Order: sequence, then structure tokens, then C-alpha cells
Amino acid sequence: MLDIKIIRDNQDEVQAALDRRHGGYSVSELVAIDKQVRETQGEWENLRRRSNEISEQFKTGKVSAEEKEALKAETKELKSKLVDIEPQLKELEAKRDLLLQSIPNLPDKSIPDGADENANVVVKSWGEIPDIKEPKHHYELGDELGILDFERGVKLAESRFTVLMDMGAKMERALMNFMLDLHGAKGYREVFPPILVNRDCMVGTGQLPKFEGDFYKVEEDNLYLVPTAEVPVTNLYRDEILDEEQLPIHHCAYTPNFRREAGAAGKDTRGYIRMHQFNKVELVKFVEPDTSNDEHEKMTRDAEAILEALELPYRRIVLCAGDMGFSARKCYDLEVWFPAQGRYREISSCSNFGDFQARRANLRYRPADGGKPRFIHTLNGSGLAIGRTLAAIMENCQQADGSVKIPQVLVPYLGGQTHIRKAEATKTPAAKLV
RNA sequence: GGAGAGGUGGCUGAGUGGUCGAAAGCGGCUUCCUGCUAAGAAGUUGUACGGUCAAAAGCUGUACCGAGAGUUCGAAUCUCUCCCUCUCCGCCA
Repeated sequence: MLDIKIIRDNQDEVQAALDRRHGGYSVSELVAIDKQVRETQGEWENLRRRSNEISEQFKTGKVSAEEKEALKAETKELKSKLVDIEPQLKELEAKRDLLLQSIPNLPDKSIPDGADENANVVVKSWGEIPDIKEPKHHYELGDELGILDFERGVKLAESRFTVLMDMGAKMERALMNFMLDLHGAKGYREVFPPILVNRDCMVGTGQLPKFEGDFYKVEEDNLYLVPTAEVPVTNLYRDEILDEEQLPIHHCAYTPNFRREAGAAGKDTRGYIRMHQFNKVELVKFVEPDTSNDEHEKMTRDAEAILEALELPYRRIVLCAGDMGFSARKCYDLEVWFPAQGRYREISSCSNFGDFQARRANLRYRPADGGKPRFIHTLNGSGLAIGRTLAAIMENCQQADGSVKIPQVLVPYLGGQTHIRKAEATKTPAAKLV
């Protein structure tokens, strides 16, 4: 959430920045309501002040019986006015808060203008696009190799759920471990958080209140299935004041992720690309404000390092103002090459949120000089989406004989196995235990 | 699921209906002291939102002792409801 004071004092600049998002956001109503809130608050406070003065007279003093009666009568009057004003004030505040929480972060000055993904800019490309004659889709390979079972996923749940079998399941697990190990070696502290979180968490990172229909909710317990590890991990330090020496904090976390994909009807209906449940390793950083731009670049590099280790061709794009997520100030997407589709697909999204999430989640640190608490800057990035990584490996590393060559770095995680083959799908060797 | 205990500042932990934004300790900050360090002495130190101000500081108002309602001139303190945590028992991976 943005700072209401900044909006109030710089309405035109804020509006201009929001216009870059092409989302039809306006602060004019918010500014008007904010004014009303403060006026009403002032009235309310004056009544309270008078009421406090009256109590003070009782406390300290000698007041005659008549005076007491007069004061009591006045209190009664004050109270009836308060009863009048209070619901108004609450309603205005609720309205202001909802409006404030529904306004997205301001795009960073450095990112390109544009209304949608067509205006995104490619920053870099890495790796060589493999020369494969008539490449198969990963879902065709998954079916032939017997490692992706879409029909049974539907039987067990509904569409957009999949069953991984044999080497499919093992690859998923190997990727998870490999990613966590690599990030861990770079100083990201591993976290395994709850997969169900309360509403405060969802509001804290910006999923709610604006996108209520996008998530799975367990009504009976008022808990949400996490749509990304970003939610529980960013909320780890919610409502805390950290010491400056504790910063920066870097975390990595594996969680399954659950998304209803409302509004994605008909999109990516085939394959292992857009699931209601998918696995992901996430990077989350808590940093001092001055360092967040730097940390953003480094975090993006850390995500890219996974793709490079797996030798998957990818490119990095910087999202234009109109294509960026709600809470982000600046966002890089990493896109991996899918040979059968003949195009790049998103596999990671690395965002700098500035103090936007910190203000919502009340994440603060106390400067070393002992000054007032300040909001932390938060960042996060996928490192990486595991399902899409598996799909990308299958397509990019498919061999003429129908097998898939396993990237070198994963071989130790798979008991030395170098290829995914149909024959072996049913009798995979036990992983080397020592 | 049953029974009980409890939710107070950055942390631990007192708290009588008004003198309580709240004792004490720890931690933080400032100064002093001793060759350095350790230790010691004194002082200081909550958060949010308003107002004032060009701005900061300062001053000032209001709120905040889990959340909400009630009693009262006045509630951290009394009453009710809810939420959460802990302990014991039961069940369970």
C-alpha cells in the first residue's frame, strides 16, 4: 500500500505514475475521502478531549453537587454526539482503507511505458536454442514416457491437476532439492512454512482484498491455501521491528502453490504449464531501502543461475508499467525456451516491491542510530517454478530416440541416472543413499 | 474433543476504577569514569494518526495493555461475547 501522506501531498505525481499502469486507477476519490476522514476525526477528537476534561475535574477535585450534575449532563450530550459520529468515522476509515489497499504500487521510473505485454522489453538472452527436428511437446513426451498422467489427475481432482509418475515424480523432487541447495549455498536461509495461511497474510503481501476470487479458501477455518511461498515467507516478520544488523535477510522456500486460475479459462489447457497446484522454489529478501535495487538485480541473477546450471536457453525481460503485478515497483520475468511451442514462456518473476508490502504487513526495522522504525523493502522471485522447469527440460533435452537427457547437475540427485526412458520408467533404481 | 491458565511496551514481567503510556529488569541511545577490553555511574528511551510549521525539530490533541460490546463522570483494572496462546487429559502422523 502507498503512503497516504505522499498521495495527499503529491496527488498529481501519484496519479501520473498510476496512469502508466493503464488500469484505470484514480486517487481522486481516495483523496476526497481522506479529507473527510480527517475532518470527522478532528470533530471526534474534540468531543473526546472535552469528555476527558470533565473526568479530570472529578478526579482532582472539589466540585459541588450541582456542578457534578451539570457535568454529567454535558457528558451525556457529548456521548450522544459521539454515538452519532463514530459510525460515520468508522465507515469513512473503512472506505479509505479499502481504496488505499486497492491502489497498486507506483511503477519505477526506470521501467518502460506500455499497456500490455507487447511493450515488455527483452534485456538479455542466454543459451543456444537447440536444433531439434520436429520437437515434441512435453505433454506428448510425458505421455509416451509414462511420467505425466493428466487423465488421472482429473479423476482425482479436476482439470488442471496432474499426477507425476516414476521419473516425473523423481525429477520434480530432484529439481526442488537442487534449487534449494544452490540458493542455500548463496546464503538464502531455507524455510518450510505453513501451506495454509490466515487472511492477514494474504492482505500483507497484496493478494487481498483486490483478488478475492483467485485463491482457494478453507471457509470453515478461514484459511487460504498459499498461491506462492511469497505469502507465508514475506509475512514471517509481519508486525515486527527488526534490528538493522539483522538485514538483509535472504530466504528460500519450497512450497506447493494453489491458484484457481480464474480468468485463465481456455489458456494453456494442454500440458503441465498452468496447473491449479504446482511446485515452486521462491526467493524472498528483506533489505534496507537503499539497497533494494541492487538486491533486485542480484536476486534475478540467482534465479538465472538455476537456468544456466540446467543449460536451458532463456531470456530476461523487463515488464512495462502496464503489465506488472499489483504490488511490484519493478519486475523482471525470466522466460525459458519451449521448442515445440517455438517460443519463450515465463518461468520466473522477480520483483522489487519497495516498501509497498512492508507498509501493509507492518514490516519495519530500527536504524542502527536508534531513530524511528522504518519500513523494510521486500523482494521476491521464483527460483524457479518447478513444473515448468521439468516441462522445459523435457522439451529442450529430448533425444531422437524418444528419451530425455537429464541435465548434468541433476544426475547426482537421481542416483546417477542420465536419461528418462520409457522402459526405465517402471523400474527406476533407488537413489544412491550415501 | 474435555478441563484449566493466560494474552500488558523492542524483550521479560508488575499492575490498587482516577496520581497509568503504564513499576522493575533487560536491551537501545547519550554522557562520565578506569591504560584498552570487561565491569561501573548518571541520564534518556513506546507506537500510530491528526493539528501547528515551508520543512525538520519542538509543541500540542486523540487513540492504543488480544478484538469487539457494556457498566461508569472516568476502565489495562469490573461484566459479556469472540479470537488466540499455553498446560493437563483424550485422539492421532
